[in-house]
Amino acid sequence: MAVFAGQGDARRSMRLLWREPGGVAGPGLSVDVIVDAAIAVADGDGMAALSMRAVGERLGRSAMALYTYVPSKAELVDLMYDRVLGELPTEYPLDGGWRVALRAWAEDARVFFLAHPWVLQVSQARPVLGPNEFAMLEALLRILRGTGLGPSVLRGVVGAVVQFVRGAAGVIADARRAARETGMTDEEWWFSRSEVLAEVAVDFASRFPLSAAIGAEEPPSVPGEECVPYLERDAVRNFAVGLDVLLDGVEAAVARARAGGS
Amino acid sequence: MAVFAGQGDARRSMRLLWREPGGVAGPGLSVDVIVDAAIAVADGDGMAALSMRAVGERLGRSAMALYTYVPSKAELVDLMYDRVLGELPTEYPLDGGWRVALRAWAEDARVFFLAHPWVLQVSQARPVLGPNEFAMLEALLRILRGTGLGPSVLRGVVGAVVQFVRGAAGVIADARRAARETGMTDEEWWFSRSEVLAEVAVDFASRFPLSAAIGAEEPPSVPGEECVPYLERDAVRNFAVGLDVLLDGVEAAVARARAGGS
DNA sequence: TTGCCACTCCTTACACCGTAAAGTATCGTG
DNA sequence: CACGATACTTTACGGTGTAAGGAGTGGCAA
Repeated sequence: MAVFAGQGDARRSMRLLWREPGGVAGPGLSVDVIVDAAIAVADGDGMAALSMRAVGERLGRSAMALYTYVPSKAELVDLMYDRVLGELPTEYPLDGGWRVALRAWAEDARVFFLAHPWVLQVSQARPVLGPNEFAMLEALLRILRGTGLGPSVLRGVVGAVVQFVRGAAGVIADARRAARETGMTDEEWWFSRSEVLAEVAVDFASRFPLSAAIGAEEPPSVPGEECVPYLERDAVRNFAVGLDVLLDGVEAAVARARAGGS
Repeated sequence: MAVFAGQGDARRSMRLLWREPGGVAGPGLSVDVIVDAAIAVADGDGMAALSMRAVGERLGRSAMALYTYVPSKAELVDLMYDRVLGELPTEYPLDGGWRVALRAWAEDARVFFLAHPWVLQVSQARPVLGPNEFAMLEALLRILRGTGLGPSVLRGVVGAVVQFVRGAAGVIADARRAARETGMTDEEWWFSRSEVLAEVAVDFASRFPLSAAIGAEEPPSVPGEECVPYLERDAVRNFAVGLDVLLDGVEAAVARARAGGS
């Protein structure tokens, strides 16, 4: 049986991921409190502010103290990722059909990603393979189980929904981060930029007529959303519309699967 | 007319973005050669390796020499982003209908993102607002112009397609980056991880039955793709399937728009 | 010719990062 | 009481973006 480079590290990190949480809470550090502190740092100040020194400081220790419990920053991020994924609901009633449940999942996931935007910056390939990542996949598969979709289409659908939700949430998360880092609201930013744009690109409307038209087209505002920042409001609307489109596509695939074979 | 913080910087960077390319090619540096060198660094060694020192070194200058031409690293990345977006095709014949054209666009975009994976790490919110970014949007809008979709749905569709392609390409790009950085092929990685997983999570199949089933289900291989790495092959298949599902959804929206109003 | 200024580009420096290496204090056990 | 393990610290190295200031060069007015 071949042994590959890094397998020893793989075993250590997988053990950390699948370890029973809790244990005796003593005066010293533990993996749990370190992961919690790291999540608090990332939630509060963003992934860019997540440093070993910052986590250590929050715990009243030096940065190097963490290395007694966690092999490296990369493994710490993996642990943070899987731990926080545990906040996602996993049970969705299918009384209203898969479409209602899938929409609810997407909405929950969007809210979750916005509560922990740093999660979107954790690499997708070479997944962490922790228990809560599988719990999330399992929830999606339970929702789609009754549709009769074959494994191949099922994978494609799950991937498309996850990509879409991650991407749409990422836009909103980026907008919020930008607002915080620049101290400039979306409105201020957009206003000043479009003023400069009109000045710098004088032939804009003729070079990009369709973009200019769709940019100018202001959709009627929905009651209650006036207070949401400009770009974020647009992004939330786009999320709802795009999700509907995507679900229509899933519905077509389901109908096809029920009519014929896979 | 209110003046917001950073507007002066905004004017400078917009001027850089929309400036006519070229100019006299002298012995000294220029914005163009700096942006080209930076793109070469990012293409070759990834976004993480893009440092002002690395770009300067490639040009035989110090890092600080770049600051004569470019205000900061952030602006440089914006310039790289818009410059490289110019590689995307913008004309898609509509002879075969919008669906064929949109599929072609998605395929081109996927290839483009894989050629320049660092583009996926450029923030989406607060867009760069450069000419080539608008050219890309314009190309998408031209493809979808004849569908009769209203502006709101149009925005949602464009967003959903872009998010999907970015997300799917991102998974593949991450997989390649991981393979390069760890020196471990996808097969090696997956084999060793799943071995450890079976050992660490003994009740895996009973805790996550659907995930276990879909993981075990091996789809029939398509001729010619045997040489593609494991995870990447899966990702490409998922891309094709997911794109079809998404396009089915767009088709439903188009049919609805043609039948009734909005 | 001389003096000056603008333009390029350089060196130095600072505060931050992840983490390797080595030192110290405390404690359970032989 | 000695010893080794454990928990934690300090120090250090090579990396980052970029502010500050200096050096060399060329054009131009006096």
